Amino acid sequence: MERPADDLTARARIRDAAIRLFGERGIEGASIRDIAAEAGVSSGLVRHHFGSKESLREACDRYAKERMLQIGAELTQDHDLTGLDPLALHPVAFPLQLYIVRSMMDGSETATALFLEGVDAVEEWTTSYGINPKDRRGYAAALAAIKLSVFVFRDQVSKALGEDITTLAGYNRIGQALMEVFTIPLLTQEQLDNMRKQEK
Amino acid sequence: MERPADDLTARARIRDAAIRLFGERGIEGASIRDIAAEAGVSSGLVRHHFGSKESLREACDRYAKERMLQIGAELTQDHDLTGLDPLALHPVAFPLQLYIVRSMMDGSETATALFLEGVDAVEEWTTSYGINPKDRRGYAAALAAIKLSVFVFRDQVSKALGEDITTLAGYNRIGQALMEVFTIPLLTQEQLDNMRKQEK
DNA sequence: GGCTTGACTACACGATCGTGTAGTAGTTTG
DNA sequence: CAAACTACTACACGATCGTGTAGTCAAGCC
Repeated sequence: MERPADDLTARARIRDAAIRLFGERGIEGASIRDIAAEAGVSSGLVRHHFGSKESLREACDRYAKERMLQIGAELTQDHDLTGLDPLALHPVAFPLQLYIVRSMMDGSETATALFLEGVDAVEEWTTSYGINPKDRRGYAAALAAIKLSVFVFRDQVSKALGEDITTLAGYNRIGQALMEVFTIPLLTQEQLDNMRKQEK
Repeated sequence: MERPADDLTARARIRDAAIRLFGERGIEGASIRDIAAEAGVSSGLVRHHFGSKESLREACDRYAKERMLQIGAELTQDHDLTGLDPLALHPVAFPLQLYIVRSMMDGSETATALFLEGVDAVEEWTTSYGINPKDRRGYAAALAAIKLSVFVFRDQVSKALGEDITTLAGYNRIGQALMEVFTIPLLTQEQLDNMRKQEK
């Protein structure tokens, strides 16, 4: 259950506000004062608890990563990794995911580490599922990037579909479409081998 | 052939510098003064030519879109749309692509329009290639997002592979891996139908 | 010749940024 | 009870932001 904002400590409210605003506007786009106002505290308190903007960002990185793994662990029951991550629509995970992607694009090491762990997970999954690509690591990296792509371009995809994909209906639709991408082979193995030869 | 920076008009140099810095640091992260310095002119000249930062951004949007379509048209000869866009490695297109993705994430309408045109192109391509997904539009939107995903997460993918994918060798590797994603069916049509039923 | 026009620079403006300092209220500790 | 500590606010700082103003300089036109 989600607790109302009043039940959280000021420190937690600042951190949550920072993750939300950083995720929505980017790191440069969200000021300490914006974050303080969003959390309902003075800007000085942000500094008191986190020291500097960069430290606040690192704290957000750590928390987002930890919380994300935690939520992910809670719903691994029917996690088959082929399609969209069900995490993406989770009401708590959504702003976290948004923040992490922004943080990745700004070159955060913690966020990048989370991506690498995702690649590891996909790699293990291919083995246990008996999928044997020529380049297992490359395959896993491509799949990991693909899993994030629909989330990153959710506004653009929503516009293309005329349907908000952050709602359950829209999410199911793009999820199904993504499944089809993984179902319909666009190339035969033979074609792929021919392309490989050409590049040699 | 690429002309040296001195041959370009100051206006063009400012625009190119803006696209480069906006793309690398984000819109908020690049100041007028940074852009002016990068272009080797005074900050006042940026204002003289473009009026305001927002206008400069719109000019960059228009130019990047136009130039991108132009470059794309030049190398459509072996354009099969299944894999990575060969545009991504083009020395001129690379900073443009970077800028457009940033601009998309900041909600630019011009950049989003470019995405929608990409979806249209993929949609037409599926028809002419005899690919008939249940949800053609959704399928095309997913493919369009996927095509951008490896580019967006190029730093993370490079790190996962231990190889820079913006070099020719690394690009070929991730390109091949992406091909494999489109070649190996992760689900059978039957499995997909079953999943569809479950969500009803 | 004078006069306009456009490219360009120098500089100052108010706002906002991250940060620093000082201080208050409440609780804990000895 | 006093001292110490913690959570918190108010306010001022220098820097940097986008923008505004005034002016220089060269080219083109009458």
